[in-house]
Amino acid sequence: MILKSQVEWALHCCAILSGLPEGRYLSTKALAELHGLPKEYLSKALQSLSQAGLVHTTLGPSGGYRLAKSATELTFLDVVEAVEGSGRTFVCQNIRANNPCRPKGYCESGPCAVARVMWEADEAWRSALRKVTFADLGKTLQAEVDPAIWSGTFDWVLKRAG
Amino acid sequence: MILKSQVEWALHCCAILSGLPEGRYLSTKALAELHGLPKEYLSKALQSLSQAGLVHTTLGPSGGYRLAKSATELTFLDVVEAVEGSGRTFVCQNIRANNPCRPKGYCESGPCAVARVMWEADEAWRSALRKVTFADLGKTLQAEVDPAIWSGTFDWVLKRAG
DNA sequence: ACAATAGGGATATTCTGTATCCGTAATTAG
DNA sequence: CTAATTACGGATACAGAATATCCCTATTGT
Repeated sequence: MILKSQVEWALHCCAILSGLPEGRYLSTKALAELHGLPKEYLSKALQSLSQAGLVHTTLGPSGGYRLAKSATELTFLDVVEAVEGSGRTFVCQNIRANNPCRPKGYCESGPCAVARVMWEADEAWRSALRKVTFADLGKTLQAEVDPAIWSGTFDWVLKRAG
Repeated sequence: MILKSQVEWALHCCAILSGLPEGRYLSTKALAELHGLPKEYLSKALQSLSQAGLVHTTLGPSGGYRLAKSATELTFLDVVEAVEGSGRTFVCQNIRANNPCRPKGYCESGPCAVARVMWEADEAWRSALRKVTFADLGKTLQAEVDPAIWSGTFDWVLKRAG
């Protein structure tokens, strides 16, 4: 069970977008170059963000993406679920119903106890992702990324942002 | 990102094995019939448990599986990791290193901040699974499963346990 | 008018999960 | 001793998902 690489891409892209000045947009092309990713395929990940309403887009030259809400409101969970889907990682096939000792047509009272444990763990995972915003990430990055690279990247991005 | 169905199978099988009297073994065939699963493929999941040292096996007629340790010591995480692997669900491709603004051969100080957040969530998931043992599950099941089915299943299993 | 953009559809490729089959070694029941 | 039963591992086949590319369309800024 491994998350798609698109999740990583989308997270890094949102990290960049969260640093954009108000009202500016950054294109797929720029984001792909900055991260060394295949432009066409990265585009699919960004479209997922768009469909989830996490980013706003404009067409034409100088078009691209910006965050649809403040970085303080955008969480890791938002992005992960936009790309990976919001379904549970554990799917209960209800195999207890195959027990030959059960009367036919017997109706289960509630969800399987095994599934409930797995779903609680799932919720713990989601809860951890929900606690971290891109404002938090921005602070962390600013504190630990080499200042020369940080400002160099910022300039690079601004030069390409419409 | 969905867990293999083998995880569900292995969990249910361990639930049954945890109810076996000391020293008795239950075969793949019995476990497959009880859960309505393909015997040959379920066998692969059980082999994973065996390789991880979670269960003990014997060959020959009346052979099969039993837990290698007490149900109070066997956790959900043990079983999930035995089947699914113990690797992280988020793999960091370190795409920050592709940043064209970085000097060539620049060496990163530590793990990527994005990855760290994802790994913390991963650990929250594992931590939740580590907290639940098969003794816990047994209590829950005994409390909520229809008593007639419960004892019927117990008899069914004992009749086939070597 | 032209160029650049997001978006979506179609397609190909690779990898993983699912499933089955068979051979081997070990062990027990008769 | 013989035959049946078991775990185990390897080989293979199949389906679906992830990865990746290509092309067409509509929109928008210069």
